[in-house]
Amino acid sequence: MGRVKLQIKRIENTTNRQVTFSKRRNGLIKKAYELSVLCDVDVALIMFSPSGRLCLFSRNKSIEEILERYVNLPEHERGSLLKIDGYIRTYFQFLLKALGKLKDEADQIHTYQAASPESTDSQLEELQQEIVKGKSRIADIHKHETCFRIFEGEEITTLSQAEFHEQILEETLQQVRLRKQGLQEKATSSSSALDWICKKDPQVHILNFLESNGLLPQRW
Amino acid sequence: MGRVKLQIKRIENTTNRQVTFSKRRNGLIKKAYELSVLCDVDVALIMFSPSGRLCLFSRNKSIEEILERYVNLPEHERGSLLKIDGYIRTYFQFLLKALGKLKDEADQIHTYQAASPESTDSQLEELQQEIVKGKSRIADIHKHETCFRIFEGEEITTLSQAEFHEQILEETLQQVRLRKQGLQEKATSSSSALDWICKKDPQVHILNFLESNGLLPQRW
DNA sequence: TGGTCTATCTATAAGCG
DNA sequence: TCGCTTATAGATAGACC
Repeated sequence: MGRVKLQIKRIENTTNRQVTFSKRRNGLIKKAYELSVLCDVDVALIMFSPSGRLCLFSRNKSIEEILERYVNLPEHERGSLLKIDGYIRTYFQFLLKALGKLKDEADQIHTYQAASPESTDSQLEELQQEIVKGKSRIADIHKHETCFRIFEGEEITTLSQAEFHEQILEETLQQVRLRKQGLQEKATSSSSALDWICKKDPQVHILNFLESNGLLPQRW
Repeated sequence: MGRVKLQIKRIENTTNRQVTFSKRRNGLIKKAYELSVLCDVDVALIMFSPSGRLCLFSRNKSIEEILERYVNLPEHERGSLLKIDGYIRTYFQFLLKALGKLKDEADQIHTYQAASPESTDSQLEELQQEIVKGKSRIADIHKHETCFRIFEGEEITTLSQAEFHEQILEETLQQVRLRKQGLQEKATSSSSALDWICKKDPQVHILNFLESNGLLPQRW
């Protein structure tokens, strides 16, 4: 929307990038506002400007309330798969759709003119890279979710699933034992008390904090 | 944009509201995507559809990473446990502070007037319930994080940590084996093909989706 | 629910102050 | 870094399937 059609790729000129950010940020917030009013829904928008400044939007509720609703969803309402489900359904499907459209465009251009349209091709390539990145991120999330599910024994309903979990747990246990052995060998060779304190895991601080506030469930 | 200019106010017709949500949600995600690419910035978008479904957008980083960046802003860059740490430091302390305020208010009212102020009391109660919920959520997040860390053997740096992981893995493995045994016994006694399909884990749908889009990494 | 069509409204790129 | 203007690209309401 403007004098020229512009490629969706990083604007290299810094000033230009900042100006575009300001304009589009306002546009995005306006759209988010309209959506939240028209459809009477919660919308939270978190952005960081090119210079690292935080920009927020939320209506009716505070950002915290909406984040809370988000954070609460996975575990409490519909099971842990909601997160990745929602994620796939929005961003990834959007990407795939955009890719489809671009491919159509490219086809059309290739059909009607012999010259190769570099702009569309490079956009296509970038989008495909984006999708590859998206894939690995989704895989990460999925792995994360799987880790969690494996610890939730009650979710197992099929034999093959139980075997799958058993296998992964055995493999991981093996790895941990190897690591333990390595650490034991190291410990017997040479170590001072000071050494031990320094090497203490940073998470200990958090654990202490959690404990002192009664936040730790029985087992964890 | 459309045949008529429309007032920015809640659309009362339910069907219409849903349709508008679907359209504008896609538009908003597209805009957010363009902004994040053009200006090379982090953007996170969290929405709930009129029917309560979660819709997410983020590019490059996961929603969690961006939320993390948001939650951690006041603080400076620190270690890997930032998420839960930051979470506690902001949201939980916010809740506690609000509770303190409400308690003060309640005290004041109790001092200056004999009649029991139901409103403040009920607010107090709600907040306390909120805190209980917050506690369980924090515990959940922590558990989630711990599950993940346990699978990441390379993070283990102390012997006690290795033993802790080993213990949890052994316990979990034990549980999974018990479950497996139960399922095996059930399978040998009586079961139909229909039964098996019905009892299939709902996550199978997601797994199928992931698989069909080539999203599953080798092992997971 | 989810896609297509099209008239119309809206956002914004580029340019200037 | 802002505001303002204008030509143009893009979004979408309403309709129908």
